[in-house]
Amino acid sequence: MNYRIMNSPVGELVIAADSVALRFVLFQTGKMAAPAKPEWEETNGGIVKETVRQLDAYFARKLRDFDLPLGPQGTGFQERVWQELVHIGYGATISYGELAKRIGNPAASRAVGLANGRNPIPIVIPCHRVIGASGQLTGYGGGLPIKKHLLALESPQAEL
Amino acid sequence: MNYRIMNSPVGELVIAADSVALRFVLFQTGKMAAPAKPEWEETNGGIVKETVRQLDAYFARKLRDFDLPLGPQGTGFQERVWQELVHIGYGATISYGELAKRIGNPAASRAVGLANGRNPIPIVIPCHRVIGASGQLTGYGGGLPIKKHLLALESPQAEL
DNA sequence: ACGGCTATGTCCGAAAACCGCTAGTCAACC
DNA sequence: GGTTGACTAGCGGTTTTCGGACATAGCCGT
Repeated sequence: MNYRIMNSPVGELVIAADSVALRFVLFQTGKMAAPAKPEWEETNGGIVKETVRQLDAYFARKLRDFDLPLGPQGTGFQERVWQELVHIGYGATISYGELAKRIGNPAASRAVGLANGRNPIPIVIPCHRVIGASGQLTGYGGGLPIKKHLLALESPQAEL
Repeated sequence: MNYRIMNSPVGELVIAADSVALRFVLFQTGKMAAPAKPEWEETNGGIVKETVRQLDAYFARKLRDFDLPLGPQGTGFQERVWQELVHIGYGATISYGELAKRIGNPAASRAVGLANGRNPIPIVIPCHRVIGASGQLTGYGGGLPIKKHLLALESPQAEL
């Protein structure tokens, strides 16, 4: 597993990948904050490098859709949820219940919230585009301010 | 991980090792029966080959002490137990309580039984040489008949 | 002798708690 | 009478916790 630390408008990010796919994007703030694991090796090539490039472009509003090999690992349910997240378009938002419907388990909205919170590749897998049915931003691993910032970034007319 | 299936007086055995050490000896009978895992590769060289050679000699009563790199993997407690097992001499038997004493935890005789039962390398790591304090053969992963057979094999005057 | 108690480490199953939810109810307001 | 807000009871997957079961043995009382 290789990784690199990058700076971004939402704070430092740790980008980690192996030779097959992108595996983690880690915030250094909020309750999900996690450092790179000691056994990982620092790198500046391959998938990590490409991810950093696309993230920079994304934050500069020059890129709307990521094109990267994604390899998140979780339970069957979680992977189904994450898979579905990828299909939410740039700037769009849906509710947890709506997402639950889309994966064919309409009653699992709460479980969707959980799975959402364990997304190992935030930003690239856009878990920030899922909000409460009432339109409220209910939670985010890196902290609500970051969720708000990302949604503003994707909103055409909003200032940063 | 490489493996090979061999025949023996106690039934088929699966011998598995990697480039570092012997990892498993699996019975095909009894409640611990387990097949080789699909991802393992069949081989007839290296540590596996040498193990088969020594086991054949052991069953022919031509070898009393194995000389192989052993790499059993378990919890700290379990590995301490298995380590101690190796020091029980050919043909000797001790009780679970005695073994517990030897690893410095005299009250853990029962836990020793458990750890004993999870020995991934039976025969080579001689868990069959541990018996009840009253002299009874109380249990064995491959089935009690095999335990009995092994002890008879190691007994100088016994028939097979 | 025999039966009941206890201590010991690990695994496994069941049960409960935890939540980044939501639809429904009810009361308090303009 | 809508509209809003607080409160409630269900919902479902994961994680955590807890209680047994065991390849035992010694101690203590009958």
